[in-house]
Amino acid sequence: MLKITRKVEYALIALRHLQANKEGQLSSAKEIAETYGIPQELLAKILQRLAREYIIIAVKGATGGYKLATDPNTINMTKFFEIMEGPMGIMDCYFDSGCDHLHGCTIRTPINRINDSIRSMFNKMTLADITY
Amino acid sequence: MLKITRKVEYALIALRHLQANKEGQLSSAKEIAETYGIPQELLAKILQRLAREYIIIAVKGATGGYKLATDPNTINMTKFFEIMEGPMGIMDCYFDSGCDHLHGCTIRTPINRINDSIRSMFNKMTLADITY
DNA sequence: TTATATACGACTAAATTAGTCGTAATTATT
DNA sequence: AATAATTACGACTAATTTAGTCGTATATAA
Repeated sequence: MLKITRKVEYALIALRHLQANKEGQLSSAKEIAETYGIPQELLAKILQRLAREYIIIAVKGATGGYKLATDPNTINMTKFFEIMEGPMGIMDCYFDSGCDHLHGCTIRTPINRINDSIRSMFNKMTLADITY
Repeated sequence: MLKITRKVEYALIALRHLQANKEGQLSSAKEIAETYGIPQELLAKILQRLAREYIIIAVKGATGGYKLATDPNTINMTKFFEIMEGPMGIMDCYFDSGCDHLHGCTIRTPINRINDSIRSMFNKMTLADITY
């Protein structure tokens, strides 16, 4: 549990890179991938997803690239993780979707308790807390 | 990230079951597995590990089984997770062991910051918080 | 027209997690 | 003494998830 995935790792690296850019300056997927030794195609897909979710803005065309869309302070980590990895958590514990331990699950409440703790912790953190 | 594994899930279910037992009463792996519909061999291995780490006590032989070794209040969740899944976390982020993003990892500190938050959260929780 | 971008879905490869099996040792019961 | 039920444990296979690649389309500056 609690292992960060590369998707998240690469996203954080890229976001931090974009933050370091001057207002309006673009960075391409290729540039970022090469800088940090990340597989370019993979990073590209991650950036595309961040763009779809309005975390960053994509500019198409030959001199295109990406830049931050919003102040990182406005994006909390729960949202960020959910964008990257879908509904979060310890969370979609096997009891929610299609649990077949019906006969006597004594653990649902406890697990939800863990979930709530983590969720509220990440809700209080913004991307800025992480990437600055 | 943050998905609980079945190992942990099964361990929590088993521990909760043992907690409900009267002082000194034993439950076998088979009994617990059947009660909750858990694969018996898998649960057996989990219980064996908990026994090795002195979370529970194993009694061998025909009428053997397991019982709690200690007050669940004395076992914090960090320790529990580490017993079940090894060194914890977001944690053994790819930067620790054999990181090859040497050229400009801008993310180590941020990730450690997440780690510390989670770790300290789980350090404050005991097994009893979860399983009661 | 060309080169360099983003966009996106389908596919393959690698790693992790889940589960099974075989075999040994222990002990209460008969 | 034999049997049945148990813990102990390592090796193995199967399933799932994560990581990474590839092909193709579209946009745009030069």
